[in-house]
Amino acid sequence: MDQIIKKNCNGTKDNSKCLKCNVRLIAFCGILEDEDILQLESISKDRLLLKGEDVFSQGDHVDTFYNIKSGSIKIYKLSTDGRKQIVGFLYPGDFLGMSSDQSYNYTAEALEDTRLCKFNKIILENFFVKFPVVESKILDIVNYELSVAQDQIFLLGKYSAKERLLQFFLNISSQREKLGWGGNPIRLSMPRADIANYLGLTIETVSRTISELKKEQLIKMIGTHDIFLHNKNSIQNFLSA
Amino acid sequence: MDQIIKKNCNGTKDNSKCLKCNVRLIAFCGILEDEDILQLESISKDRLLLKGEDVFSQGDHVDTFYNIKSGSIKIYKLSTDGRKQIVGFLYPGDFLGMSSDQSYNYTAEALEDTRLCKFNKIILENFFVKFPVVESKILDIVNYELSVAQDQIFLLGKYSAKERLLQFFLNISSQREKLGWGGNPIRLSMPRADIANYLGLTIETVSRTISELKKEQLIKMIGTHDIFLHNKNSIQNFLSA
DNA sequence: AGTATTTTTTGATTTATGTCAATTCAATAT
DNA sequence: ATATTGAATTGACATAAATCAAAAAATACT
Repeated sequence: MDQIIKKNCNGTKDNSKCLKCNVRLIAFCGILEDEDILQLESISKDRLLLKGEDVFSQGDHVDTFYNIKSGSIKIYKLSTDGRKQIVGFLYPGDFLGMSSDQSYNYTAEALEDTRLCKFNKIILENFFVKFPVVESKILDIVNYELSVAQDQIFLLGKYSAKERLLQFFLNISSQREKLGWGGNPIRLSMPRADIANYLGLTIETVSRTISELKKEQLIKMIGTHDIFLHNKNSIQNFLSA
Repeated sequence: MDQIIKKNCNGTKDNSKCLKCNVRLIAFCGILEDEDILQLESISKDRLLLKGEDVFSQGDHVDTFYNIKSGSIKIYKLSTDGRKQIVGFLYPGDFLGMSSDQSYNYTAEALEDTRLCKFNKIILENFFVKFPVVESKILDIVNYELSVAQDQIFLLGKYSAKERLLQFFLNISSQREKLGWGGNPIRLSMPRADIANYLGLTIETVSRTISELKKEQLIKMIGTHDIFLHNKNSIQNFLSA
């Protein structure tokens, strides 16, 4: 077991990727001290995905877990009759690939060129035995993802088109702040079709609603994919009105 | 630590609640062997809730986890402006109360008289240290809840009123089968208002849609709260059409 | 750069579901 | 058993968002 972990542990304080990784503090690995993260590094590999490539597909056998280092990913489910529903967007620091099942229950696709850190499922689960704090951290993360999913259920069940868009923009904004990037303006790394799908709307409604928000001076578009939120407080107030 | 766990461990193979508990096999505690579950029993207490009572409220400090022994519970979120969205119904064997946060992020209310098994958060977390398999089991459960929530996002984003109701009925049916009860007919332990809220519809639409399903001979009502599903396969086919 | 192709926006119309209102039914208490 | 209350159903109408269609803008290709 220790041998497996240390097998290709060539990380020293100098050439370690993990020690200088810029998502470490917001990712699950941030729970580990410098000495311990070198052991985690020895069981991780890098993977680069080009825009549009799948990390894994719904139904594939679960053998790998991932952490996003840069880029962004959409995760979606397909029904037997071919309908598609995007259930989330993931950003640097996010963990993906866990399932209560033997197979992934959604497809994960890169929205732009994306760098991942990957772990063999069995090996990472063995790592949990040595570092139980990592499993606890992941339990925390999955609980957080559950609360995010429940917020999305609220949005789909109770919010109007305008509210859905504004909430979506605020979510991206706080995501960016968590990463230490500016929370304003925000960048939409996905096309309108993906925004519409995620929010339970059509492309046309998304486009029309964005136009209204521009007229009402709540937002300003910079090109088609960057948005300046004129007054985050008034947007927040609108959502709780 | 061992002392805390064993303090009030009066369980023997004869008077143990856990050993003869009828939800043990489908609950998180089912992962433990007979000898070990007696230690879990010593840190658990019972709680009886009457219909309409809250287990806990959104915003309360998280200090207790629960397992449902009998009855049923709805969990819902409130927005600052008072809108309410039911995000799930829970049944015997289900675990509730975990949060990635310091406070519960939903309110849990009994739909009928309900018996719970309760655990102090800190004490159960200490128990995880001695029995890591329990924490792994709970991680599994939370991952399952996440996939259920994602299925609900799909339903709200892509299903018509009729599809939502049929899917809801099938879900209750398989829930009952998991408990070893009959999967048909099913019992709706919640009023129409709760069904409507959960499915992102109004009471009137739920009522009208149920009437249509009756006309189409897909279901038969037995009173107002029990439903016989005439042909589960054809319902399943309708949903994938 | 200029053309082709995809993405986004805007317009006209339809529709599924919501809203408002009244009735019927079921549960509980007197 | 009957009255009372709340829950569920049904009906008439309104509306937010979908659909169908076309134009404009952005992106990719030669």
